[in-house]
Amino acid sequence: MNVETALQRLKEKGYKRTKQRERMLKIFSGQDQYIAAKEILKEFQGYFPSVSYDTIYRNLYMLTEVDILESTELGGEKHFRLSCDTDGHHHHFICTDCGKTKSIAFCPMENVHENLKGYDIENHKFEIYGKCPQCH
Amino acid sequence: MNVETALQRLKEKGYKRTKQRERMLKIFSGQDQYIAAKEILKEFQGYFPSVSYDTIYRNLYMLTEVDILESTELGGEKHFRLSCDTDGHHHHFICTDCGKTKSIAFCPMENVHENLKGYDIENHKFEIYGKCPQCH
DNA sequence: TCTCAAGATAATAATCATTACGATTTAAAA
DNA sequence: TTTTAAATCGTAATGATTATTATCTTGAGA
Repeated sequence: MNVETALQRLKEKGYKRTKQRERMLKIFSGQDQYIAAKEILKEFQGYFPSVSYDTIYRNLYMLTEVDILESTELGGEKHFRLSCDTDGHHHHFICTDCGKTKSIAFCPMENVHENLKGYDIENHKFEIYGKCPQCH
Repeated sequence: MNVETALQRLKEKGYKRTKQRERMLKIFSGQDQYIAAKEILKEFQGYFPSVSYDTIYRNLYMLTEVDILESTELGGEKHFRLSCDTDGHHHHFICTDCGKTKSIAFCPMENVHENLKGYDIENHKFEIYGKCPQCH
């Protein structure tokens, strides 16, 4: 997803367009990797020296809520990346060195439904961790 | 895995048999669900009122290290359960209500290797979340 | 059985990510 | 421009986890 689309979606949902949100989206754009709240803080230093974590977390969660970002838990920290919802449902290989991701088209859920009759499936997580070719 | 097997493995690895470790294993035994450190603390209150988190975390990690426990991250907290290594490699459905788990024999990794040539795969996570038949 | 050193535990404090909240500022609608 | 709800800032609190150090326990050998 690009910044323009994201800003438009924000407007549709009734959220205000703030410098912080624009900057946050710029940080995410073009990066196919998950980043954590503290990295946003670091990037913000030059622009909003007095930004608070409250602003960062509130916006990260809000942006996730409206499907502009997607999130996962890596090493005990929540990480975020721009949603790649245009590509349809998919999963990621995540490099444990540089954090870059690669899409995996395959979703294992179709293979397990028959084993889970009577279970109410709400969500699932399929992630592969390792070293990407550049870090390997 | 049962308590006896676990205690034997502990001994083989050169770890001492302590009341706390026995109690910890008893807590885990017979429960096919993931539990967090604080729940161990709660269970310990009656036996070791002055137990510290240090003891709990050190042992949880040590027991995981020697493959007596297996761990996962749920909602920002590390959770542990007795290893079911006798059943071979598998994944879990995890009830978001009661925490109980159900084994899923299927592993999606065989389906994705061809898409990850040049990548060094270290690990993977496949978990399904929802409500089990009892909680549904 | 008794001794003792390595290993464990307890008590406490520190760290780190995350969340909360009153005061102040700002975006954008009227 | 004025208004006002929303957003941000500054700061503090919370909760999980890790670190430190002093004290105690286990288990192997005398």
